[in-house]
Amino acid sequence: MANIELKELTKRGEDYSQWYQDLVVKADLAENSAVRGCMVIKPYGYAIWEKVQAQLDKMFKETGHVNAYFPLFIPKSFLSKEAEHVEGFAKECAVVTHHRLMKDPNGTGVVVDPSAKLEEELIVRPTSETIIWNTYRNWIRSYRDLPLLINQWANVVRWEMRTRLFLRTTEFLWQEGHTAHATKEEAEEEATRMLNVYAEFAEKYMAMPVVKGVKSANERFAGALDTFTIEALMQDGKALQSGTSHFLGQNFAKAFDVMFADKTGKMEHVWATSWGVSTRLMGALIMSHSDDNGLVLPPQLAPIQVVIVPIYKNEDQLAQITTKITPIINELKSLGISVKYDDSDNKKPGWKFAEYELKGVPVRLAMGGRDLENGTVEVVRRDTLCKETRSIENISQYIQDLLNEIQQNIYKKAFDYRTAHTITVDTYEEFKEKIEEGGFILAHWDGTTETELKIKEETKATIRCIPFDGDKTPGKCMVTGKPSAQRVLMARAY
RNA sequence: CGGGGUGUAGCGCAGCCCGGUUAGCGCAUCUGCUUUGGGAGCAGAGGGUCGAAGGUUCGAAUCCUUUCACCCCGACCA
Repeated sequence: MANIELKELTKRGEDYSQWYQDLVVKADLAENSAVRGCMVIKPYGYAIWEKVQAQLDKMFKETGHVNAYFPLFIPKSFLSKEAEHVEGFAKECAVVTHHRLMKDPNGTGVVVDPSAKLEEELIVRPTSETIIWNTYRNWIRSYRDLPLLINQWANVVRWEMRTRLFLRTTEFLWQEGHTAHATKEEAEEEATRMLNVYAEFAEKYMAMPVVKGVKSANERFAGALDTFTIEALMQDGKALQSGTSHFLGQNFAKAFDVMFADKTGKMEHVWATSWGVSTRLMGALIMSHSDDNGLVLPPQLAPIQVVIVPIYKNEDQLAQITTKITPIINELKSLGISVKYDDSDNKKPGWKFAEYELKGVPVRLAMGGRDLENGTVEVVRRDTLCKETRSIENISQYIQDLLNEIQQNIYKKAFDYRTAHTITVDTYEEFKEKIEEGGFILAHWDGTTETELKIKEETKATIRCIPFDGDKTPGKCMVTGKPSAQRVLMARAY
């Protein structure tokens, strides 16, 4: 049958990168747009993103944050106020130079009207620290105005050389938190708190284990004193930075002259953090769990948690099945489970089975003539593809439990994969050999940027982070033999 | 920015080297009948500025020139 090939995925083992791209497109998550490097997020993909947003937003609010919105455009002069910051982003900024088009005097199209040149160019935000800190200057007067805990959901633009759907696009969606504090300690606590929020979200909702840690100086955010990160391991053995939280010190307060009067009336610069996760999380989600049959979604983030497929020979039988299944649908919904009953008659059951597997729906129920006679339903779980036929007695409760089990199982699978692909090495020779196999490598490093760059140059591996948890035994750098305070996490990364 | 590739129906492609009826195939769509427990079958129908602009020619999807766009692999980055 020719159309079997229609949605056939490239196998992970054959070409992981191609598998990923196929999956994103065929599962209807996103597609490339007419604009270079920019994607269209399709309704199914966006529905997942909305679930990500909803949960994170809830967690931000529970930790005391409120949402606001700042402009898309940043005056060029703002960006240059913090030296390291502009250094870090200058090469990838989209710049608005004019505000009007006109009919092409020599042709049929439109051209930029040269008389509409802007006095000062506007930068399409690559991140909003500068415009936000320029605004905070007017909002902060006294210690009573602090802490200021604001988040925004927005799009940003970074003109990257090479893009990949969700993992790196020219425009992407994200949230960026920007907080202001009276003391260094408070700001550091905030940065850590938000990193923990990200880690909790990744592990509990995305079912994706992460390593929390601090970035090396070389990998730090432009303008930060410290960058904290959560690092995840994808199924091809590459690391993916999945969220970052920055302790910005007083850099931006000084650059934008944001001061407050403390309790004694003394003027001080405020302390800052910023933190963000992006639609890149979608890429992380896809690559953490999915298989050669398609997407595998954690129940917590699946737009459709249960799909029900009736198998019928005629209208009458469909009506009987619908009658039988309706109370179950209602029960599931009352348990807060999202259900889709697919009784469309233009696709056969087999087609639907394959389609919902491709889309990663965690649980599928099928009911046909046999089930009608026996009072049963077929239950298939997406993570293991195991099938069983069960009585419809208490089926709703069973499914609710099953969803929880799937959530835990895919976390465990990802966790076990990571454990199996995290190794410790002590010599640079061994490191060079093992890095070819992918995975996380824990090794000693002397703490210098020179050594880090040498490793990157020679092996394409980077220091993902200096982990917070785990073995803190000192040792000797695998490259230089100099003292090392603890092992660092290394990998090739996206 | 370097290397490679692709633009032909909604999607996926063939045709191009070697110019020549009305540009073809699969999927999808629409109609009808039969089907429905793992991507249905038969019959019929609709759907094209062949990426764009110039040129060569009696004649261009095909040859030449220019150009635009997108994708993939690197270097840079979340």
